[in-house]
Amino acid sequence: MDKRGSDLPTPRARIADVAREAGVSKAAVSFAFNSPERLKPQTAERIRQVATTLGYRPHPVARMLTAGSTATLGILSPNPLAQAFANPFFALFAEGVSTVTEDRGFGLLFISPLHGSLERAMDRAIVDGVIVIGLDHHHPEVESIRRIGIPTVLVDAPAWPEHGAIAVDDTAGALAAAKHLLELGHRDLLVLTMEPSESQDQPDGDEALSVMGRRMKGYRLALAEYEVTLGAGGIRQAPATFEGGEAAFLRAWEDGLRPTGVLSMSDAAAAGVLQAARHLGLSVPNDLSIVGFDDLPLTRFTDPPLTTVHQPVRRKGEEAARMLLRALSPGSGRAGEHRVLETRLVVRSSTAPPKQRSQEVIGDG
Amino acid sequence: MDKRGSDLPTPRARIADVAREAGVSKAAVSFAFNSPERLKPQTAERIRQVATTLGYRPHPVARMLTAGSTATLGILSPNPLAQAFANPFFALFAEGVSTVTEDRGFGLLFISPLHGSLERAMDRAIVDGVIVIGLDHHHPEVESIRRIGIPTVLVDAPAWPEHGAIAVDDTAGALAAAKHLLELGHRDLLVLTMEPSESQDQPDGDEALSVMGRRMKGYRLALAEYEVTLGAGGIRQAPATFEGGEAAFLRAWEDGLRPTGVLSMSDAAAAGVLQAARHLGLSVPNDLSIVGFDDLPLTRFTDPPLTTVHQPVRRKGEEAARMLLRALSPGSGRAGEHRVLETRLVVRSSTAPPKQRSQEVIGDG
DNA sequence: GATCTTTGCTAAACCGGTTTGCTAAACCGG
DNA sequence: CCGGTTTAGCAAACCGGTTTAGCAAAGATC
Repeated sequence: MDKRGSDLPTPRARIADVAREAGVSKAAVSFAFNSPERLKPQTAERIRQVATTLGYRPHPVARMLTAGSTATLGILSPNPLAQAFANPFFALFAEGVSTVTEDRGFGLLFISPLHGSLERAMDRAIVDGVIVIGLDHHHPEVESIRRIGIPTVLVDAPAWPEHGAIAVDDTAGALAAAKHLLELGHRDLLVLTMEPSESQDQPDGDEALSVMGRRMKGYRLALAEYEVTLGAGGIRQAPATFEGGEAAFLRAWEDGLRPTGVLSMSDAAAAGVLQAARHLGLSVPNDLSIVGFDDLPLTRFTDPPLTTVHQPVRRKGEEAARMLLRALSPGSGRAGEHRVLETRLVVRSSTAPPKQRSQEVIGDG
Repeated sequence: MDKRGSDLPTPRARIADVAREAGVSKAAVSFAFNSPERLKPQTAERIRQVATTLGYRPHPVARMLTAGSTATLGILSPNPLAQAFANPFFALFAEGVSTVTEDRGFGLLFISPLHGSLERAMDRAIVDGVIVIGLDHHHPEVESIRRIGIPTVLVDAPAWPEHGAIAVDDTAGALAAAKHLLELGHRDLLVLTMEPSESQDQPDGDEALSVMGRRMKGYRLALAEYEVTLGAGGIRQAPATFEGGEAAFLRAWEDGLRPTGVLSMSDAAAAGVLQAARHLGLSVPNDLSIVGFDDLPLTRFTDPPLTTVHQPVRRKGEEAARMLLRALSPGSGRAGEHRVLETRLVVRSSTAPPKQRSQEVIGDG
């Protein structure tokens, strides 16, 4: 079999083909599409005719090369996309971003590490600007992103002066969540953090710089106010997924912990805890209270509906996109904008005062 | 104020700059990165040195122009992205796709109509191939997509000979769902379809060609077998979102319908019905049985856990991506592959035999 | 009817890289 | 010291468009 040219779909028509076929120059063809007024209407029409016949569509890459702009925004996730999409938070955020990109005629490219390297991924990415989400300051790739030299908006990340940034008041939200449990009378709490902890050893190091750090700070402030301390093992790491939360709580239970309240830094993990509780025969909120974080739509459907900290996820996406587009448009307000959106506690049915603890006894393993 | 050059971030270094600075030709710079063996090691090193100093990164668009490939796959949705992301199904599917694109070093671009035109969006899209999802045959843009002349894999859509396609056995799944309710004894059923109905008037027109058509066929087969008919208004349209399902069921209720069982074509809408039922004080499954479709992760967290038809959504995404990549790689198996994945009923707790109906009476409006 | 302007289109440069063909210098054996 | 092979690097063509500068013919002006 003849290897080449045989089964190639149809060697895409180029502008030169149209020009030849129509008996005009390449420039004329370009004009026919982009500035028809420079051509006799009749000529323009004929050229377009030929173009359609040949199925000609201007090569977008070539066009971009001269245009200098790509009309595409990137969403950069330092985690594999599959992992990112596993947390409904991400889709909700993307929903917000896409609302405005779509409206402005921009495409949306999802960028994640290529063979482990975010830098390499960025080098291949065809975008005018990028929204960075989920990047903690301790991430090794931070610097390379920073130096890419492309307009950037950071979400929930430490602000860099040269880039825009948008975040929510994590600490206030976490504070409200913890206070809520404490006010209800809970004293034995379990905290579920997200992701590979930045802070195995020094949990308080540079709090302000990571989402986890800021939320933990809120929890701690409340605990301090009520003079409550977290027992050993009272802080557990749970990936922000259903499975993550479920597994983390089960493990804590196996380790003998018997908290009456759980503070989860994500709704996804909180939903997992709900599942784990059902598994263990615990009634929520009678035996166990749970507070999540994010206020995802699914919190209204869980059993029971989840008490959680609301943050305007969708709006965060919208604002990030708008901010980035603003930074891209030449004249207008420069980069470096910073915004912090509010959070607030939403009390549903997964929290209640702790039961009179019948006994301190444990251990039926 | 000087208009140009004043506040431009930093005019990105081009290959010519590096060449000049290093005292070599553009070709040498290119070689230093792409085929260093053609240069004296020492020279290559020096060039790379200069490049780093200048912060040079080869312009991805220019590179693509010559390379001829973009290393990017597109996911095409005929609906606005915001709407697509509102159904967790979409994120799950994307999760599957991204697993393989990421592994193969491909980027992922989400394409949706630009100012209402899918064709225009496709014209701007920089991709090697595209996965089309959610496109029903009745969609006006079908033909333009078809003619784009770019490798394509169709998901859940009518198969075109020249393109790959992947689907699931919708009819069998729907059949099993309906049979389940009928076997439990239900006779008053409500069907929730998705999206703007293709078939307001002729619901059976070209069943095989759309997801809705195929699922409806399954429902009908079961109904026919049990000689049950759907009452007037027994088919309701509900967008595949939480709100969509909730609103649709409430409306049906207001219209005086009192089904004992609901067949929903999406889990998202089914979850909404759960919510509506709670609102109306109906106990699920005692007063109302519900069967969804998709088997999304959230079905395990709803109250009660949802009986639904499982389809391998994530795998569908993976297979679609793999199929597309296969069609892209030159030598190997050509386009036109077709696959159908299986579905199966998963019984959880949202279905039970109907209560002895106290009265046939209705209408408390 | 000669000059000026406008109209309609083309040739060539350009965007920023990659790749091919070629040459000059260094190296080699005899 | 000469012809043949390698090595190292350059100039130019190319990818597929857009855009600028400019030319020839037609129309306007007097």
